[in-house]
Amino acid sequence: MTLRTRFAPSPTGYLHIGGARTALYCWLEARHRGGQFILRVEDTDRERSTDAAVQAILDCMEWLGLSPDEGPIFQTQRMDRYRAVAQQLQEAGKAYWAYESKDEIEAMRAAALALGEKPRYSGAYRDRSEPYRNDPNRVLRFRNPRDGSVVFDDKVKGRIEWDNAELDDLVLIRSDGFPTYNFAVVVDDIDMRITEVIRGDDHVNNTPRQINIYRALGADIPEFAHLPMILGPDGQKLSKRHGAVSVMQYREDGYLPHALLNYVVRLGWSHGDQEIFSIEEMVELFDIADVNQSASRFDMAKLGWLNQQYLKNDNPLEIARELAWQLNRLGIDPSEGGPCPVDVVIALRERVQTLKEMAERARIWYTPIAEWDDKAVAKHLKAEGATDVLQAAREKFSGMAGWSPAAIHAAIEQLAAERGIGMGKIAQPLRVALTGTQVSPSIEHTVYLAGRSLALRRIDEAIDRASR
RNA sequence: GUCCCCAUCGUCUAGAGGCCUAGGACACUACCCUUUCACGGUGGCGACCGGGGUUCGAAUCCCCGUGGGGACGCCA
Repeated sequence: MTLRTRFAPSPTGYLHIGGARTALYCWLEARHRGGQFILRVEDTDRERSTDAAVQAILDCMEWLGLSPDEGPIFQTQRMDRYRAVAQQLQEAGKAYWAYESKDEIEAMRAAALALGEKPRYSGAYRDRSEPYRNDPNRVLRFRNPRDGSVVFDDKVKGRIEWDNAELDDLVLIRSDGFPTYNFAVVVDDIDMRITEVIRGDDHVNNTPRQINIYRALGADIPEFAHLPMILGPDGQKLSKRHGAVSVMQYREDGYLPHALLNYVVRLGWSHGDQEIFSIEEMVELFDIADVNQSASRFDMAKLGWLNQQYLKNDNPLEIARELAWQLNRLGIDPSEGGPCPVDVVIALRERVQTLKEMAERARIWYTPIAEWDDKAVAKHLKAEGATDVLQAAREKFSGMAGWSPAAIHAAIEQLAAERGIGMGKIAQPLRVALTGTQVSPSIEHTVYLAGRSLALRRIDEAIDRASR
């Protein structure tokens, strides 16, 4: 039997970081064992599901490179199937119709809580065997076993045992005719021949209920692997107040998909001391059985470090494409002039952690200097002999044969030698002249990226500014 | 409240009874490199939640406590 995993998000919001890790683990487990990965959209909650959310999830999956072998399959297109299975269960006496109103159920919950008990459905209709009535309150409930217990060996949590006495008769079909999550999941996982259910550990207590439904249906029970939660930096559930939670937000903030995947794969899983994993290595080394049992916290600083590792080591041509996307967001079109994005990547990749920062710092080569750092001007432009040096550098640059970082570096070195001064005495005034600040890439790249004519013009302007 | 799960540096983690004076990474920090900012290099700081067992020996196994998380819907 081939291994089949599935990722089953509900389109009630964006794909968040925890969902991305679940999807990755499902994908890796399938890849690692030569199985299949299925994407299923759990959209039975018509109130909250939206088409925009479906699209957002699909976009995220694609951006992350987690393409499914099958799907997306939509639950709302399988309604007939759920109703048929429900009927089968009802006819076999494994489910029954109940007619309490929502208010009555709510009152039962409140009463149980007041007594300090776990709120559970009373089972009032369980043994009445009343004929079906077309009552607007009617729901189909599962006849959960009352004795014994459910035991399963979770691939990450180990053996979990659940007393049936803790469970009640859950709703299978709601009064609006739609299946509930616990029911639809089981029917789908059976029909889609899922062999390994990998999901967040907020689902562990649904598992015994679901296993009982599998049994009632006489179906094979898949293996389960419940992943520990990813919490915010403060140890609380990840939420909007922790900043970026949507996967797409990370793209906008300038992170590479591979970096995000690498960060998230290490949250709850490791392979010795290794920190950096290519996708191929992840596939080769990942094993769901090696996943941790405890929750972890999200740490932006480490994500930033990882992102820079990929910025530094991945092919600059590929990174340049993402940079162009970021530049566009700033209203800059690199095809209309200014330096080639690949050159920008090479000059800046060791100095920033995100593509967003890179684009912001690259601005100075595409648009006029918007702001001058007064301290920098005072310290380097108005310094003794600075304009003189700038003038000399200008002459070197305008007289040079080629225009490359190496040639520019050689010219500056030569100037330093001629004047018997340190590189800093030339580099700093130049840096301020070209960027308006004293922070930029190496001086030869800073000059090179400007291009000859812009470099000469800015030196002229700076000399003018220094005398003011 | 009831049930379930979890517990190693601030954070992510290594650790399957002796290899542990507890290893790595991020962060922090000192120095080196250096034309700025960075990158990089070499060091430093820093943890087995508490208490009982079991054992010649426990971070590792068991129990209790404490702390944290999750679930208890006609949401998923």
